Amino acid sequence: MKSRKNARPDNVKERILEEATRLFAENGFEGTTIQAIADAVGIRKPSLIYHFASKDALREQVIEDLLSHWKEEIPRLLMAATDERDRFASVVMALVAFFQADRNRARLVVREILDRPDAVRAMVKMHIAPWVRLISDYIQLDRGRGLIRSDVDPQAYIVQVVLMVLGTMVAQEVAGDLVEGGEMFPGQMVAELVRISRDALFVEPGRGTEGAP
Amino acid sequence: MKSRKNARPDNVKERILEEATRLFAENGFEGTTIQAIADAVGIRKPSLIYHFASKDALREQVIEDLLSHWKEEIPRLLMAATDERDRFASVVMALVAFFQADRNRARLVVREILDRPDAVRAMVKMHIAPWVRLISDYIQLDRGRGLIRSDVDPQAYIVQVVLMVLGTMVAQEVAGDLVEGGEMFPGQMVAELVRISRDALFVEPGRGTEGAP
DNA sequence: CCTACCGATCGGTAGG
DNA sequence: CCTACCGATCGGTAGG
Repeated sequence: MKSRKNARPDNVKERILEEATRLFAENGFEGTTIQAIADAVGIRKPSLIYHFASKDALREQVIEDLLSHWKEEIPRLLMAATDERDRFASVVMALVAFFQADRNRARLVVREILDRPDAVRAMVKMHIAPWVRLISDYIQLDRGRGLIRSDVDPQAYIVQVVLMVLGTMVAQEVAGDLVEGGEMFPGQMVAELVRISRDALFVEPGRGTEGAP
Repeated sequence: MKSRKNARPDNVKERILEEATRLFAENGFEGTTIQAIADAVGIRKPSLIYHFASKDALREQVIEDLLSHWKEEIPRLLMAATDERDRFASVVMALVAFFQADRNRARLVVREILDRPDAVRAMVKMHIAPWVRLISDYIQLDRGRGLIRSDVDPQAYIVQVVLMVLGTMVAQEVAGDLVEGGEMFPGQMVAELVRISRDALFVEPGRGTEGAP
C-alpha cells in the first residue's frame, strides 16, 4: 500500500477533465489558463501537459465527453414515450433535465457555437441531425392523423424548442429580475417553455379531429 | 487643407469601437487582443490606449453603445402597432430585424451573458425589465378581453420569445444542416419562430370570443 | 508527476 | 498618434 495525499488519487485525468469542463464553461476557453486548471486539480502545469498534450487537446476531449454523454442520453429520453401528447412533454422535460443535471453543459455548448461554429456544425451534422430528422418524421406522421397543426415546420420547430431550452439554462442568472418571482425563476421559465412548445404544436383538442364527416 | 492617408481620417475613436465590437463578437473579449484591434484599425497599440485607457474601458464603451442603440430602438419598434394580432407580429419581426441588421449584436449579447452575468443582470434590471413589464401589461389586458390564451405566463413568455430570436441569430451558421433547405435557413427559422410565438399566445380565432353569450 | 526554464505575447507605461 | 520598452503571464519543453 502506497501512502497518498489526496482524497482521490488515481483518476487525475478525470479530475483534470472535470475542472477543465467547469472552467471552460464559466470563463470560456481563452479565458481559462492551463495554470488555473492545474491549480484547481492541485498539480503543476507540466503534469497536466503530461496527460493532455496541449490545451487544444484538452478542449477536444472535454467536447468529446459531452458529445458521448449526449449520444447515450438521446435514445433514452426519446424512449420516454407514453401517449402522443405526453410523450412530447416528457421528451421536452428530459431535455431540460439533461441540461439542468449539470448547468455547465448548456454554457459549454453555447460557447462552442460562438467560438467554433464550423466544428460544431460538423458535429451537429453527424450526431444530432439524424435525431432531428427522426423526430421530425414522427411529427409529420401525427400531422397526417390530424393531431398536429398543419402549418408547423417540424425541423425548424424542433430547433426552436432546443434554443428555448439552451437559452433558459444560460439566461437563468440574468433574467431572474425579469420575472416577478425572482427565485422561482427556473421552474417558471421551464413551465412556460413546455406550454409554448405544446400549444404551438398540437391542434386544440376536440377540434378538427373527433371523427368528423 | 491637410493631406491625409486614410479614407476615414478623423473618427479613429469610432473605428476602434467598430472593430472592437466586431472582434469581441467573433472571438470573445479574452480571445481578442488590443493588438488585433489596433491592427484592424491601422494604428499602433499605444495609440489605441490613448483613446481608451484600458481594454476593460473599451469593452465598457462597446456595451454601452449597444445598450444606447437598444434604448432608441425599443420604443420605435413597440410603436409599430396596427391591430392586436399584427402589432404582435410586427414587434417580433422588428426584434428580428434589429439583430439581423448587425449579426454581431446577438453574439455580443450572448457572450456578455456568459462572461459577466452580474453586469448583464444589472443592465437588464434597469433598461430592459421596464419594457418587459409594459408588454406584459398589454398582454394581460388583451387576456381580459379573451384574445389571449388563459394559461400564458406573460413575462416568461416574452423572455422565451427573445431567447428564440437571439438563439436563431447565433445558431444561424451551425443549424443550417438541420433544416432541409440549407441556404434558406434564416428565413425558415424566423418564420417558424413567428408562428410559434403567435400560436402559443392567441386563442384560436372564432373560438370563445365572437360576441358569444 | 516534479523542477527549471523558454520564447512569445499579453496589457500597459514613459516620454515625446 | 508614434517609438521604445516593461513586468507578468501565456502555452509548452527538457530532463528527470
